[in-house]
Amino acid sequence: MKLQFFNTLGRQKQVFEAIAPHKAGMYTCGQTVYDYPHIGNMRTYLFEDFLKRILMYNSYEVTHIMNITDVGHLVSDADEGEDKMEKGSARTGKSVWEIADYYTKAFIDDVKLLNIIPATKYTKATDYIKEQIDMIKCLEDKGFTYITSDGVYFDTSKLSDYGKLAQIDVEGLEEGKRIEFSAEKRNKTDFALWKFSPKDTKRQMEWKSPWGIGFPGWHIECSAMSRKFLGDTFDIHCGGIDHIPIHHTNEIAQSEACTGKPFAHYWLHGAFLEEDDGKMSKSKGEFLCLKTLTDKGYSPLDYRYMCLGTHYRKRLLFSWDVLDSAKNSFNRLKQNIIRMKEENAPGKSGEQDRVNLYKSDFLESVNDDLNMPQALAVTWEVVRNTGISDKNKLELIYDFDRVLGLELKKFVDESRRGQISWAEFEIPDAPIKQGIPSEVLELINKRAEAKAAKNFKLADELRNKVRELGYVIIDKKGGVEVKEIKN
RNA sequence: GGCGACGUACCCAAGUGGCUUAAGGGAGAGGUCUGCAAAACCUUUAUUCAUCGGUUCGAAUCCGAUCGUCGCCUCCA
Repeated sequence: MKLQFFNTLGRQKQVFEAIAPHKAGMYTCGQTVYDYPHIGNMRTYLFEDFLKRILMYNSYEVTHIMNITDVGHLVSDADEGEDKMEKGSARTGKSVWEIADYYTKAFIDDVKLLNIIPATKYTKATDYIKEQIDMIKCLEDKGFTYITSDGVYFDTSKLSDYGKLAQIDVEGLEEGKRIEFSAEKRNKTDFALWKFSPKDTKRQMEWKSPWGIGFPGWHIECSAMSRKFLGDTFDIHCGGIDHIPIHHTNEIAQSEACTGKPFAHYWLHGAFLEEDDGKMSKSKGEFLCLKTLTDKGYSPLDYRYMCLGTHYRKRLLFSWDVLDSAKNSFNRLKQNIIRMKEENAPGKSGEQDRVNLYKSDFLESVNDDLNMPQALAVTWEVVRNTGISDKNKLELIYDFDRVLGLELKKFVDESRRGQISWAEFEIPDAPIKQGIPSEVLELINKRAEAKAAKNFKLADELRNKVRELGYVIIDKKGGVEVKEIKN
């Protein structure tokens, strides 16, 4: 099946056609680094990772740019409220720059833990102030801006198709419903491109510009940085669903007004992770971080697996039950892989048709707008299918894992190590290199006799002796398995 | 007030007109194996898709109404 995505622009599934053959340019809205990312944030980055891996699985070379918003923006257009960066600074006593560095690092740590392929480049907003100013100049030259007492604004009435992404009914918007109305704005949808620093206070982050000292508006960084690294028009732009009406709508307005060309061809948006009381949000104070999960004994990949279980365009209600369910299922998948690796029955002839069928089932699932739950179901069908050999199963599963990203090829078998508690030693992965020494073999046989005679005390003693000699005995159905302990 | 999304078994969840009298996973139950624990494996779990009505030869899938849940219209994934 051809690769297709649900495009927010037009609200329908479309076959993906890249601008350049076999290449895909992708821009994803990243983190505002004033606090730790919560697992809801990470859900979106996981969805984008699935997308990127699917592109790669389809042999696209992906250039992925993700912004790091390290500049604070005011809470509202009316120049009131607090700047999140400055607020974080006041809270911790660190400078805004230190805050940004610290939380950027925290974000990158989570990315790694979740086995998310890093972006080709992470672009920090403060590194590209010049590009942002240049773009505002471009808009000014073309007559899309006006200046008020507190900044430079974009006049949305100059753009005939403003709001096409969100299908906004401008008339129906009720500005001032939730925030103060800014009297100087010409249209309710107008937004700031550049904000002036308050006259009486000095901001930690501020820059000179043709319009006065200040800082960039909320949306210009994405337009400027995506243009610098991906060009005027690029393939895919992603973000959270909340960005559709404001942030992405305004990005499109700025970029298309400036370049006169279409901005991004495909817009994909991830739905929220929610809690019982609705959307997970930092402003509520308490929120779940990846560390909250790992502190409770879950692995980051348990969470990744959990996110694979629900389609990215559907909201997901977080609960510990759901995470437990994911963890159990993921463990079982790994146990199955261990078993397959151990038994590793060779492939039989005539299996290839079935193998190819599964492969195309998987491809069809992921290519159909990232149907990861379906892809996971195909993976399980492979695991359960008795018609193909372990060798072929493993090959298939490892291939699928290029998209799933669960590290199925190299995970450490933590679960089993913990479970065979009476053994008190690690079960080595490697098979025995040279034959088992006759001495050990003899003890193993004696133990088997003891077991048969139900003399378990003696059996356990013999097992310990074998252990001292460097071998592990594992009871299996129909006999024992012996492994060499690595030193 | 405007815009948008969703409601499938005990839980999560795919399916969006006939291939499906509904995938897959978790949990539960029963079983296999076992000296014991765990794991693993097997079997089992919705005549039904929020409710009601309509369209159709045929609907979980389309239309309408009702009920319920949620998001956006401030920054936010």
